Amino acid sequence: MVTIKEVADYAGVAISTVSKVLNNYPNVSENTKKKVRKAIDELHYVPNTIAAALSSKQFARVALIVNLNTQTQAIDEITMQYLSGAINKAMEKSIEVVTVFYSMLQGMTVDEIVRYFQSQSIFGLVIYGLSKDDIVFNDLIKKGIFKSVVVDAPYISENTSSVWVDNKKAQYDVAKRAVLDDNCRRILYIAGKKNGYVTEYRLEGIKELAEEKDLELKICYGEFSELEARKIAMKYAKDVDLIVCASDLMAIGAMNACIDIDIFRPVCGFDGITLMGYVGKQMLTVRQDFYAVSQAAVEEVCLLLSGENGRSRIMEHKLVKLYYKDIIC
Amino acid sequence: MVTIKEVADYAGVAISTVSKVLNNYPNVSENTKKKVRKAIDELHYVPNTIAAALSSKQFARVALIVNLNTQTQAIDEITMQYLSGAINKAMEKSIEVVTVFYSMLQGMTVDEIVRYFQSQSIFGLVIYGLSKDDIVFNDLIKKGIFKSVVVDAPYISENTSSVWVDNKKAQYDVAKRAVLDDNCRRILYIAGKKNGYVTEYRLEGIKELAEEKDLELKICYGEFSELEARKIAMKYAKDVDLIVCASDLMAIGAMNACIDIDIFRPVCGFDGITLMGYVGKQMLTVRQDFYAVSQAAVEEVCLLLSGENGRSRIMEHKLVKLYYKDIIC
DNA sequence: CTGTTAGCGCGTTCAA
DNA sequence: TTGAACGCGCTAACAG
Repeated sequence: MVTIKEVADYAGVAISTVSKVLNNYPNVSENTKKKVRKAIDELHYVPNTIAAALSSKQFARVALIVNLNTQTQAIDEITMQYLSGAINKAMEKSIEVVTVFYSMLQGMTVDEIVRYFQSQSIFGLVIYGLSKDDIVFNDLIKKGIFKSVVVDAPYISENTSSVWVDNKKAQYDVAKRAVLDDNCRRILYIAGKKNGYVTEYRLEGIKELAEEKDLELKICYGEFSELEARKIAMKYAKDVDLIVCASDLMAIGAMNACIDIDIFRPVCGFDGITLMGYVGKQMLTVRQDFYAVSQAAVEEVCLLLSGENGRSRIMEHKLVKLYYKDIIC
Repeated sequence: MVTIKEVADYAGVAISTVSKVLNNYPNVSENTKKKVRKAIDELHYVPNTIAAALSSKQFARVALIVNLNTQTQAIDEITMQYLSGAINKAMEKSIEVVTVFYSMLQGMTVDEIVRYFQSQSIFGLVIYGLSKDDIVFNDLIKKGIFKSVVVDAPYISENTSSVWVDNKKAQYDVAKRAVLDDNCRRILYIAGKKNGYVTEYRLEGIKELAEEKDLELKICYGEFSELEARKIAMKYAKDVDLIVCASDLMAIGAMNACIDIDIFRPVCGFDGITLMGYVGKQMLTVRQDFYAVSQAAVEEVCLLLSGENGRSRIMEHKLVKLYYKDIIC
């Protein structure tokens, strides 16, 4: 690996001069700039990220904290979209990201996590799929040691930003569409995890619709589990005209339950995962753009890290607009 | 962030002494060890990876090079399994991995890729889903600049190792089972990508079976595409007793084709992805353990990097044994 | 067994 | 406008 020193020697200048043209400092004559660039080019010089990091304390990496859903691997698609959005954006911004699974951090205290991250020069966090129950992580975020961006959860402060789709509106819209399509009146709503953030917003959406249209609303918590949703549907499907679920997977479970007990009820999902295309049933769903959300999150964390989040940005939710299409499977 | 110097001062020893106990060097008295550990503990000291890396040129990161299959997101599951296996193993071995998508490297020359990796202190590669067509990467591996481990492709040299499941045997076994189950004689085999490595091995497996049982074998290349497999099945399904596919996705395509043209043929897949559980059809398939394979791959790359691959290891394929179960969906 | 010293590759003053 | 010199936090000889 060719070092900055070799470049300097080759170009006949000092190391610091090379460094300056590398980092676009002012006060370098065009002439020497040219010389240095030529040397860099001919020597195929590539600056050593590690060394640069050590020297200028500017360096910061961000951890992408995701869930590895071992039970319901259908969710892999979402995580994968998140990861690829983030990683690609990171490359574009030339910052470093490391992906971390919640499971890797399980059992650690907040302090231990802090130290673990710091030792890795991780100063920024993008947190996906956080739930209210996750005390350690909620503490971690609140501590403000790291610049964190939380996806789909409401955290805003000097060190924290939040990127989300408008879950309430999305749930409202898709359910409304379903209600109108079939002229339904009694709805079974299978919500997500009891203490999830998105769960709450989506719930608000369906409630608003119910109120507005004067619908009868039965609410159950399906914990985002296909099986749970199935059980719930088994029990209540016959008493309603429409089943609205807070996730596609639950929608599939509910739909299968209906088939089993041999009744037909329109079912409506949420997320728009590819799996929906394979179950051979017609279902309305909200297609989310996880990739774009994740890109926005990384963009946010960059902002936070660069310290450009002056007072002006505080309390200003970063709202990524919802991208969705109705899809019919 | 507390530094090694502070620890040294606090413990009343020299910096190098702290470093020694940190890295488990011999020749440090139990007494001073204790003092140092105490200091480390009380100061919450965490060594700075970056600095350690720069200093000891020992440091090496490994890139996990994966495919982001934008068309067939069902494949995300496989990639995700690969990633999680690798990342978890990496944590266990406390080495650093960075995930890289092929798409990020597209259009780069071998040289550019080399420099890109080197600038990031990446000296090890784990390459997933490589195909023969991928000239740049095949060149990259052959150059031997990086220690690489290739999953499911035959590369063995001083700097390269390969981790794979026995695709031939797996294909043979599952097809044999299918043949016996229904007493079939004429087989349509829908193979994978024409220049894929696994494609070839699986093909060998089915050919061996055909020869052994004196079966009639029609071979087509489905390019691992559901649609392609569907087309092929449309055309040839009626002339055979059994359809064997080199991937689950293709099996689903083939199965759907049969349904469309209203004939029944047993279909047999490969991979054992979760999606198979959602299509509501009975299918035999080989369940692979991508997680374990990936763990083994990282283990291998560690070996290569640590230079313990003396001559003795050359030409010794690392064969991860096949884990599979017949699953009926 | 312990401490001193010299780098690792680079960013960044501060003189010149 | 340039370059010498110092330091980032740590490892690795080498002396003592």
